[in-house]
Amino acid sequence: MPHSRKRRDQGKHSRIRSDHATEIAEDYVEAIAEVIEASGTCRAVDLASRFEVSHVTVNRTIGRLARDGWVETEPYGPVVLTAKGKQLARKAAERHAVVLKFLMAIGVRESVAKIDSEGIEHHVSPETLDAMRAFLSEHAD
Amino acid sequence: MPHSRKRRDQGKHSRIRSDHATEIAEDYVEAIAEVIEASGTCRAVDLASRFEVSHVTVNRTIGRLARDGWVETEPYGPVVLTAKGKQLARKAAERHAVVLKFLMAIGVRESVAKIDSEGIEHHVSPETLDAMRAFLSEHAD
DNA sequence: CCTGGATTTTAGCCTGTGCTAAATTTGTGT
DNA sequence: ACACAAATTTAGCACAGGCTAAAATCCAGG
Repeated sequence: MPHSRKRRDQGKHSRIRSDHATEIAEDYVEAIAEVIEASGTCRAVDLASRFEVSHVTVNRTIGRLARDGWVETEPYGPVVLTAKGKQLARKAAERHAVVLKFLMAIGVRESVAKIDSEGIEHHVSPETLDAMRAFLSEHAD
Repeated sequence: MPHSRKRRDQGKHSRIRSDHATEIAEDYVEAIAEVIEASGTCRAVDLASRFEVSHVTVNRTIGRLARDGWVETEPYGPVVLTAKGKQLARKAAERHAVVLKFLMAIGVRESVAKIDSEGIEHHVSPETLDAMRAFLSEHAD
């Protein structure tokens, strides 16, 4: 989508496009980490039901994530996170948690805050995240 | 992207997909309204430079917006908003303004808040927007 | 009026992200 | 050991949204 901030890349794919790819990567690695945490391994079907998309779509997305170095997988095998993938998952989960807590702190109901935080988290810069953290520690009553 | 909330549509395009289309519609109608406000009319090139995408891409996006009833345009003519488009533009601009002011109110620098608010605005539910408004009126010092 | 620059349209290409249907593989239970 | 169910892969389709290059159109200045 537009709202690009960064200038247009010389090559094939603009920054805009790869912004979006990063969002998907974050959503997936975060989910993968949670599924592994909860059940030991993560299979494509787990992600398909989580995201409510077809397992075929998940399969191809996982292929792209593997291509980009976020996950590793073998044919018919489960999905595991690379070191880089684990790091992104941690970062995404932490940011997600801060945004969720922050929204609730300003009075948004949990059910709504959960939904909104999922959309918002990808667009929160480090500086804004710090501002949210600061707010939370000030209002830690 | 995933994080869909709504269930998978039976038909061709999932809700996920149309979420994304709505974001683009919001970005475009908001920009179109601003350009018209500033210079009287809005042409494809104006949007191309604003979004830093090619004019060809803008052209086709405008076609989709026209198809969906947000704008009207004639061959080689400028882009105008429909009533529905104007309404969306107003709503988007107002929401954008609230998010921007809110981020600055919690201590984010304006330059950063401008960028983040553009990404965040599309994911702010009415309830969260109300919470932001409430915060702003409380801290109106 | 007519030519040249700006703009828009057309044609054609690519990747991403959604789907269904069908083929393949895996692994479990009797 | 084998058959069956579950899972994955393959094949094939659609549309959105990026791009460039080239054709068409529009409009102003000379």
